[in-house]
Amino acid sequence: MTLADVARRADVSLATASRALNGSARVVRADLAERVAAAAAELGYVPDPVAQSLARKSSNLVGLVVHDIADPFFSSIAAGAMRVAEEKDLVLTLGATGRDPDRAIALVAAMRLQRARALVLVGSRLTGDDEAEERLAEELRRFAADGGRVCAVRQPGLPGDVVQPDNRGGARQLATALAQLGHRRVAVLAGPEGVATSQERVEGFCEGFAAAGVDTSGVRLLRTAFTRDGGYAAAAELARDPGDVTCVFAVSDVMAMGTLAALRERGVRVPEDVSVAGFDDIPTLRDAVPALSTVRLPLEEIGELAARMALEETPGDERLVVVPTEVVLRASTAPPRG
Amino acid sequence: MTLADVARRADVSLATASRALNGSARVVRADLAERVAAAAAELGYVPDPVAQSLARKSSNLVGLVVHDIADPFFSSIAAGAMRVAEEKDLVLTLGATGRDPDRAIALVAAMRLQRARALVLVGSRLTGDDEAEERLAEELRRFAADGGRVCAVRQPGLPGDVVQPDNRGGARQLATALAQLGHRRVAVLAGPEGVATSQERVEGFCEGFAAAGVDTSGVRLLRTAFTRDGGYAAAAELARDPGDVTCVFAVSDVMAMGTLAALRERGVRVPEDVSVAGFDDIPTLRDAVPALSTVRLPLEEIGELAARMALEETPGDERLVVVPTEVVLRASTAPPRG
DNA sequence: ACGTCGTTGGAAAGCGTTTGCCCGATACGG
DNA sequence: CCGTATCGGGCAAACGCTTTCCAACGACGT
Repeated sequence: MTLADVARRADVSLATASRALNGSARVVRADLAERVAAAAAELGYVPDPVAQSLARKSSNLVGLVVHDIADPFFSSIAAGAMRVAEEKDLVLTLGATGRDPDRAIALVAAMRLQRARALVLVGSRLTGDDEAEERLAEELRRFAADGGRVCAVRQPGLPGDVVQPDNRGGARQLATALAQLGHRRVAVLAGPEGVATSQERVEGFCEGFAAAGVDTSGVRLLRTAFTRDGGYAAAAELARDPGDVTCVFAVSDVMAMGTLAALRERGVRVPEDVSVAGFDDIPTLRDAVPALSTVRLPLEEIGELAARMALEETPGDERLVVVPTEVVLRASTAPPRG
Repeated sequence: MTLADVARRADVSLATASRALNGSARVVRADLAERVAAAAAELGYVPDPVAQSLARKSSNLVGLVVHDIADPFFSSIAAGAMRVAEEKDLVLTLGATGRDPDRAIALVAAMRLQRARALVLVGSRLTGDDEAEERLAEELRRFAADGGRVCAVRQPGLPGDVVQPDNRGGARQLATALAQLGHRRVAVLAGPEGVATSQERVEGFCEGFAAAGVDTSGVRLLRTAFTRDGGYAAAAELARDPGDVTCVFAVSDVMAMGTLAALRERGVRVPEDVSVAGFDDIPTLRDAVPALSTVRLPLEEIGELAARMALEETPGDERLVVVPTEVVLRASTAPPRG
């Protein structure tokens, strides 16, 4: 079952057997190659990936680093990435950071030691922590120096390719659509200050309002956790003092779910009393009631694209692909009453 | 950065350095051990996991095989498994079968070649395909023969430990609760014939009804795909000819979501016109409207438990842990009307 | 004082590949 | 007909670690 067995059986040297089987630069005479192939087939030879990893300096692993795999946002992306890994006969390794930059760095380091061939890094950067960001960049450079390729699904700024969901643009379009419906005073439920994705969506939203000629003093910003419970809490607080808000924009679908729950519990009707919109268009949440207006992000495709970019033998420099978004208005939004 | 550097610096042999650093059976004199530790620290030495894998015949990888990582059922379990992998400084590799037994076999084989230390296999078996099941068992035996440990989250019958959600018991309890509410005629939306998990839940449900003294001829079985769309389609069909059904039991939460959607579109009110119950208690779906009555499965804990069992140095034979379930009645169920 | 045994360091043989290098053979130009 | 490329096979040296085996040494019993 080792290459030596195959070589012996085909009556060639180890070197020839190796070259015949993995088609190196060196050409092997046809008859020998055939003998080797036959021997390998008869013996049911399968190369040992660990030994190969050691000898070449690269493995058949591709790393995927996410914040939280139980979050449908990340698991959808993971599903896309996994498809291409399997298609290319690579093994996907998964790491979860729990939004801790240090964990991310440790995971990248681990992947480098495993000689992973490529790395897909998913998840918003924390803008506050420039020092950690620099350490992460440093670790990624090390990874790249060892021959690994990197693609991040997040904001640009790190070494490697980037797939960037058009958070800003999507939020801008959403704001436009909402303004068109007649909304002027909206509460934006954002994540914590440092979460770049949240920040972009907030800014895009304001831009969209401004572009639509709406006074952005009408947007009321509430910061909370970037989770379902965060959305719930913020909405609960908002309900206590709603002011003249006619619409709530939660910067992610999971937050929007919390928002809907909180409003429902308090007897606030959506969309009659207030409209609600989210962001991401998580597939699992498509059956929410009322159906959530949101900005669609093709998550699986994003994962697929990122994996492909990370695995592509790139000739030149770092690429940036902005993934377009699409606003989908469903039942959770309506013109403000009155 | 190699062990040789450390050995040289500590002025000991390679063997001693290795023994000092990973505490083998052989004892290293204290002063030497200290010198090695110091040298390693000064040099920032980190062992090469690939070389270690080759030399020992076991790696720091632990494999996780699921049907579909985008499905919250599996991603929740994955999250639990990942926690313990990280806790033990192991790298988790992820594979998706897409419910194809051959893919599962191929993934196990791949994990064996990677010398994965343990394997967690999640997902219902296909009862129809005994031949594929036997091939999978064979592959698992090979895996175990190479020193890998296996824990399956599924029906018993495969080599290795088993964590088995109490599908039958949970469904039985659910049936009891539903019967107590007054339901006598219920439609059970099941997965395809061969899916064991679905089958168990169906059978448990019938048992529960019988135990409650309800005539099980009152349960109407509809087979469909084990997905959200399957639940939707089956519910649509049911709505066309509802008979005197007062309650629908969809054998999984995602199917129940499809069911709710189909009923809603047709103006059937839940729970006023008909009650709906699911199974799993997927966290992401907790905000469904109406809140779904279901059978709670502690998914993350299951993943954690399975990973722990797979990683434990087991003294004896194969263990079977049945994970208890708990029925939670929420807003989607009510007594049948009049 | 001598044999025996337990302890511990070190040399070296793996683990299963890939690949640099040498060398013979064949082809080709002069 | 000889010299020089060119092609392609094989030997052996990596890759970075673990572990077996041997030898040295001190302790201990008699």
